[in-house]
This record gives sequence, C-alpha cells and structure tokens, in this order.
Amino acid sequence: MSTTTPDRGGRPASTSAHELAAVAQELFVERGFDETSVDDIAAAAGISRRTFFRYFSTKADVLWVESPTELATFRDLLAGSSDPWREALCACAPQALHHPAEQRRWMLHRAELLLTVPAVQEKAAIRHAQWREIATAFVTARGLPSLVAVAAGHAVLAATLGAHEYWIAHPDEDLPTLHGRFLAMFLAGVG
Amino acid sequence: MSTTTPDRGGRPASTSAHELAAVAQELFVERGFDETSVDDIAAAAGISRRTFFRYFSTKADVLWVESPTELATFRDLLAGSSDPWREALCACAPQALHHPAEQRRWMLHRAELLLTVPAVQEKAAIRHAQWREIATAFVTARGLPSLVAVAAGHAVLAATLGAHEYWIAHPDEDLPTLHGRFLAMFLAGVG
DNA sequence: GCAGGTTATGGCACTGTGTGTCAAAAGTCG
DNA sequence: CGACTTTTGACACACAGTGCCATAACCTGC
Repeated sequence: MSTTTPDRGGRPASTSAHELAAVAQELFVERGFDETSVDDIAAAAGISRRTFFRYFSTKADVLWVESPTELATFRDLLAGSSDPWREALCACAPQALHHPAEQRRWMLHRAELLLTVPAVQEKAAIRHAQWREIATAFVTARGLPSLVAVAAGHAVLAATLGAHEYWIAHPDEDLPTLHGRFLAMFLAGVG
Repeated sequence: MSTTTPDRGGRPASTSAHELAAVAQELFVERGFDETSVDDIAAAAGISRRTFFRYFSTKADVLWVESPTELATFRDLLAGSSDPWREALCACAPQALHHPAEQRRWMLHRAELLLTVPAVQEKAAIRHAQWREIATAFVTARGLPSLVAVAAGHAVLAATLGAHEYWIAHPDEDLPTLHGRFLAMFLAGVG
C-alpha cells in the first residue's frame, strides 16, 4: 500500500497543508474567521494568495484538514466490523473522530466555531453530507431497506453534532462517551 | 395583532419578496442555481442589483421566503400544544411544514436543490440551526434536562432532512407521513 | 556544468457576491 | 406647493475563487 510517489523532481513545495492550517487557525482564533482574509493567511504563511488556493480550494477548508482522514477511517472501520449494523455505527463513529488529548483544546475551539460562526457552519454542510453518505452506504451494503439506510445516515450525523453541541456546554464530559450515548439514542428506534 | 403599518407615505416598493422569489426560482429551474447570477435575477425582475440585496441579504435566501413563517408556525404550534413533548414534536413539525398541494412541484425542486447543490446546502445551515433551536427551546421549557433538549433538537432536524431525502427518491409517498415516521424513529430513544 | 523535463509558485486579469454611501425618484400629508 | 418619508439606483469597494501564463527550483541524463 506504500504508494510513495517516485519523486520525478520538480520545485519543492514551500509549505504544507498542515502548516497552512496551523497558521490559519491561529489567525482565526485571534481575529475571527470572517475578519481573516485569505490574503492575511497567505501573508502570514509567506506564500501568495494564489498558492493558498492550490492547497485549499476554499478558505474554510483549512478547518477540515483532518476530514479526509477521518472519513476514510470511518469507512474502513465500518467495512472491517462484524458487529450488527447498529452496534457497528455506535462504535466506529466515535472512534473515527478520536484525536489525541493534546489536540483537545483546538478541537474545542473548532467545535465552537462550527456551532457559532455562520460562515463556518455553512461550509460544514458538505463535510456533514459526506459523513452521512458513508453511514448510509454502509447500512445499504448490509442489505437494509433504503428508508432505514437514509434514517441511519441522518441519525449518525445528528448524534455527532448533538454530542459536540452538548460537549461545548459541558467540556468536562468525555466526547466519545457522549457521542456513543447520542448514537444509541437516535439509532434505538431506527429499523 | 393587526400591526398594519400606518403608511406614512414614501415611494412605493416596485416589487415584493415573493415576486422576486418567484422570478428567481424560475431562473434556478431553467439554468441552475450557480449559473444564475444576482444580476440575472435583478434584470428579470426589472430592478437593480442593489435593490435585490435589500429584499434578500443573500442570493440563496430567495429559496427560504417562507422560512420565517414556517418557523413562527412551528413555534406557535408547539407553544399551544398540550401533548407530551414527544408527541407534540411529532405532530407540530410536519404541520408547520405543510404546504398547499399546488406548491408540491416547487417543493420537490427546492428539496432537490437542497440535497444536491452544494452552494444551496451551505446556505441551509442557518435555517436548520433555527429549526433546531425552536425544538430545543420547547423541550427545555418543558423542564427537561439539557441533554434531552439538545438531542431532541437534532432529532427533529435529522428527521426533517431524512424525510425530505427519502421523499426525493420516492416522490409518490406523502411527505408529512414520512416526516412523522422519521420523527417517531429518532425521538423513540430520546429521554 | 548544461540541457530538458517536471512541479510548485507568483502575478494578473476577471467574474461574482455582498456592503457602504449618497443622490434622486415617488409617493403622503398639510 | 413644500416638508417628510421611503424606496430605488449608481458607484465604489473588499473579498472569494478561477483561468492563464511566465518563472523559479528541483530532478536526471549527458
């Protein structure tokens, strides 16, 4: 699986997506999302505006650097699970979103942005849709009727968002535990 | 309650939000949402670009002309209900979204836009948040713990979206009925 | 070291959204 | 008619995002 590109030369990249994300996130915390322009981020990172858009197709996308990884993890965990579909979803969703404790502070801030800043909320819609689609596809693959699959997809997303919302107000609680509780609640009546 | 403004003169408005919405919706159906600029809408409606933004603060907002009404209806129905909170939500949500049969064709197209066009999906986030907040506030007012209230809010929204998604694929089904089924599913385990 | 291929970058022009400001239009009332 | 009120339209502007093209910086082979 080690698909390391053979490196056929070429100018080396002057930065990385993660580095850019870190710079941007700092600015967002300082002055806010809407008050930070792409020019600001580019300047702070020492690159041109045009180059920023080669790393991220949208300003908001820097908030979801980890998203592709999380989505892939979620998909893989589900595919590898032999539990009944309900239990599989309840177990895999929190696990796919699990992050090392050192990132907790940033996770909290990101969740807060997501639930309070309209512009960020808007851009989250596409990520949410992808999240939903994975759950729906999984339940469909298990041979369940489409109504159940659609419902499960929305239940998983709602549980994820609900858990985060509650977590913001009660940061001392454990997010994965909350997530599991919400999932159990919403999936109980599905099927 | 008849708060009809006393009409203190002034230049009469050359159009109305609903008229603008109708014009815009037609263009959206014809060429698509992203392919229709605000200039196009303004030109088709015979007003200036600037004036459009006085009626709607966003291009996408024309898709939610009815939203304030729906939200208010939802809130009022809930406030007037004496049913247990779960039953109240299951009954009031579909009722608040009920529209005359003549609007069914447009409702379908709107729902399709909402689930397929990213730009529209994004702008829906704010409406969805408002929808959630009403349900959450209602459950909170009934004296239930905040975890239940938050969960109920997300459940109501998820049910609404899920019902619409399923409806798009099965347009022959009755939307309010679907809506009720999804609500019952998601709220069954909450509390 | 130099030529040729490869990749990332930077600059520029352009479309489109959304906002602020201000003068002019088009009504009402006295 | 004049004073007041409200809507409109024109202009300028900031910012997001895209297409295009020249250039910088690295590789490998000679």
